[in-house]
Amino acid sequence: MSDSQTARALAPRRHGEILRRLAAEGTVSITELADFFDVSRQTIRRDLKLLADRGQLDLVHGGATLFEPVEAAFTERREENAGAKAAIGRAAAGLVRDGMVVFLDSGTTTLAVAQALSERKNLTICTTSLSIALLMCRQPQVRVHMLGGEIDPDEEAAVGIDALEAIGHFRVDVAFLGGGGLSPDGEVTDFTRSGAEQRSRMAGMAGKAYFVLDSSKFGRLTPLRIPRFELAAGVIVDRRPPEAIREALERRGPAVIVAAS
Amino acid sequence: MSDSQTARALAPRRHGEILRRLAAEGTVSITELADFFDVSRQTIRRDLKLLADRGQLDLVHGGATLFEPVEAAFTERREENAGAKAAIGRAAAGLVRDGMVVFLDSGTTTLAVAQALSERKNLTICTTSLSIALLMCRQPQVRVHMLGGEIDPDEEAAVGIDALEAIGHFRVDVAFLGGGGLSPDGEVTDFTRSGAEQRSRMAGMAGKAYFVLDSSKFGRLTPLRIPRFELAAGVIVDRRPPEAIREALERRGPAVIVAAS
DNA sequence: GCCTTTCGTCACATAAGGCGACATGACGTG
DNA sequence: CACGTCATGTCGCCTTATGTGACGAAAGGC
Repeated sequence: MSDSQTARALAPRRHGEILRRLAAEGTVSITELADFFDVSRQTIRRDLKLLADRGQLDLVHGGATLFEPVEAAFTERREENAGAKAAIGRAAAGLVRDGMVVFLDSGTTTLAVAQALSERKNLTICTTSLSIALLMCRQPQVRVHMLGGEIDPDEEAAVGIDALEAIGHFRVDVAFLGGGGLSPDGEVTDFTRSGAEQRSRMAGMAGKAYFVLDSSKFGRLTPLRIPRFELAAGVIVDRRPPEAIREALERRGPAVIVAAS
Repeated sequence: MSDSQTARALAPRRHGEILRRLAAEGTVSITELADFFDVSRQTIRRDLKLLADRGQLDLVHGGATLFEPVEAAFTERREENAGAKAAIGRAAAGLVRDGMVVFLDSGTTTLAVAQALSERKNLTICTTSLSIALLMCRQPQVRVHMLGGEIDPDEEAAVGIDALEAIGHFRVDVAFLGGGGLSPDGEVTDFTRSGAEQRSRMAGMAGKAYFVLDSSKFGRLTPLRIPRFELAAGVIVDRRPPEAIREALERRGPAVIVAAS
């Protein structure tokens, strides 16, 4: 410490101010803060490290940003595990025949299914996902039904009562559904109540329903069971799941289909 | 938004601003961004590359556009008469207050209205257009309701009985409707029966309804009258229409609003 | 068609930031 | 007062981010 005269802000005071600024601006810069508090950048760095360890912000080069708890907006998720999803998409498309009515759930994996369907003729696609609807309506020889409703910005898809009701109008040959996780005891689970309900309904209603889940979902625990998911014909994955999960799953009913990559 | 004068903006701050602009404008240019942030083009290029790898945008020569599978065909059509449509969009947005419920019809002109609405807070958007739904659901503080139904591939929007029915559920403050043409005797006309019916219904139902028509529609004859279009509060255009048309139109009821370019 | 301009890419240089190690001074405790 | 602890500052080294210039490729004008 060089100047013992001037009252320097105590650490907790700095932390409060840092968080306040962060909330206001969205980002803070180490240089600015060091300048403002008249301390060394190393000190600020230590402050930020501490706050980051508490989960109150995210470190970036030169400063920090608001912590975004696994916000993983749709567009960011798209690339994750792209190869696996494409493989699942091809396997799923192999279950679809020309002329079928296909329901596609929202999600990046089902988007991969949609992309893999481009060679099928005379399909009717029924979906809650804006991206899938837009993609498929540009294909020749495909009819698209968009299930309406309130749009969930994270999913970029219709949810809620309207979508739930609209599902009932359709006779669907095959449905491809997403899911939040595949629990260790072989259940497909979801993040939200409404999502689980929607998927449950589809699983029961379609001639055949398949869940499409990439391997990052294995063993992941999300809060909601999808009721009656056992009615699904199968679960399409990109890798063989752990034996325990596979057995538990097949014991409940659905077949496990491993996509060839 | 523009505190980038003193210290150089942190990379994440740039990224956020880039995405914000992209959502608002549809495209961004490297030169503009480099200028705005006061960094070299190479840096912007690296930013865009990074965002593109995350799937958040698409690189094009000289800049970037909204992510592809979703926006492709639209960006081409959007160019037609783009300046005029943007002007109409601004004029239309001027009629919208924070907190309103806004119906947006399908079409490129109404898409321009959607883009111009980005500064309004707490809106509820209700639309049949896939692109508009996708665009608006990425805006903060906007609720989006997608009216479901069969998708018309030309419009990339829901049409048909489901959409027609869904319209009935909403209480709408203001509606912006497209149209196929503005006939010499001052009628707004349409291409298809179902389109005309849908627009007619909206014109009658919204608190205030406006048709948005760029000047290329003046005097154009399309086959179907839009019934009860006279209930609309106004017609927003980018240029003063020929006197005969203007008079005929105002005699029927709707005001003619010429957007300032 | 050719030409000019703009843009993208690469390689490399430089600046800015991150991190560990250690020194210093404040403070409390025995 | 000696000691330990804690917060901070300083230094050096390495990593990351950014700038620069050369060159080939693409877009646009004539």
